[in-house]
Amino acid sequence: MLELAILGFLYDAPLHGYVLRRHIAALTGHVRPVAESTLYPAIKRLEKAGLLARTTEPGAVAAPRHVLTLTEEGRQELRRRLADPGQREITDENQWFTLLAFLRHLDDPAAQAAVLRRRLAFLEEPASFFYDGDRPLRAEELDDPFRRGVLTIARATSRAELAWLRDTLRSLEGVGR
Amino acid sequence: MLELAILGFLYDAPLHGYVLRRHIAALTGHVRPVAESTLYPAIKRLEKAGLLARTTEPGAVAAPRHVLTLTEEGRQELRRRLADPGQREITDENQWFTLLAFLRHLDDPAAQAAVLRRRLAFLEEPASFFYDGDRPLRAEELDDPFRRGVLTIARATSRAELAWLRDTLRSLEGVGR
DNA sequence: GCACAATACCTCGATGCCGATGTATAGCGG
DNA sequence: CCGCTATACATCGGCATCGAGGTATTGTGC
Repeated sequence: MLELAILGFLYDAPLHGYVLRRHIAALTGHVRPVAESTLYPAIKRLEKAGLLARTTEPGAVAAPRHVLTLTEEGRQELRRRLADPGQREITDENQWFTLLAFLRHLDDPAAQAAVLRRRLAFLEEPASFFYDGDRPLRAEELDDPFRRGVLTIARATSRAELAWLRDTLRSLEGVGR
Repeated sequence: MLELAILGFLYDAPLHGYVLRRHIAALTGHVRPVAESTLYPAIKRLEKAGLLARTTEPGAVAAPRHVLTLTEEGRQELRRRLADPGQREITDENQWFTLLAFLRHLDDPAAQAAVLRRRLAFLEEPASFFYDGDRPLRAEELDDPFRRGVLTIARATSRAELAWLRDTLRSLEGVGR
């Protein structure tokens, strides 16, 4: 998820670590902050893997900056990760949102639609958080107001997302003709 | 989050690892599956910390079962974690839902309300996923249909949760008088 | 003139999680 | 009677993440 965000932001323009950090904080920081000590090693990993290159520049106000640029392999890798995400990226809303934030970088509408369809399939399978044996429980069947809240909120999210997915899929398919 | 779920499920009744695993899979597994190799060490951690005790029983159909029971410290610890959650448990929907699933175990309505109010405060602070400098961007201002989706879905979730929070807080306060 | 915040990057140890793999038993279909 | 699945628990190496701490410079408030 973090690596996806790094690749995604750098796809648009070279950035140095500190700015990248602020971009990532804006994207996911309110929900799941990323520590500095996670970001810098992640950058190193991607550099070591040949996905990005760094050039040192004198710092504008402080220490010298390391400007990070995606290599061609890095650009390919982002497109690969967007087109063929792991199941966790599909099911976990946090990761899914990160993926959505960069899905436009996949320039084939059919490939974008394929990814959205995977999320659609996931949302369409019946699943609850609470069960009576194997039977998923509905909000109305729960006494516990907090568990009822979980289901109420999840249902609202699901409804909104399904509507958006179907809408967006329609317009993506419209592009292909 | 995993430890919270273990404590939460065992608070109601002693369970052995395998059943606990299925409970956890039902609760969060569709979004974020928990590996066996994560669960068993987690149980050991909690046992070592004196939060739960195990007694061996002959297996119903297979290997002997380890029935897990919360100790008094374990019960206290759950209540402590519910009453005073970390910021991540408040902000990350996955963790928040896990917390909500067991919040009823906190039997003081005022303490429950205090936790809900923390989530309320978090949801009320203006935050977006995308910014123009420091200004949060609204869905309507985005060209990218995928980013627009993120904001649309997040807004729907937020709306539903705010309504539920205010409702539930009202009825929790009603109890106190 | 001095503390402090912001910029800018880094290391280190601890820890939690994962995938792969192992061990054993019971039941079922072919 | 053989393989498969489900039950039931466990270990191990690898790795991502975190918090704490470190280094250095520039601008701001008092």
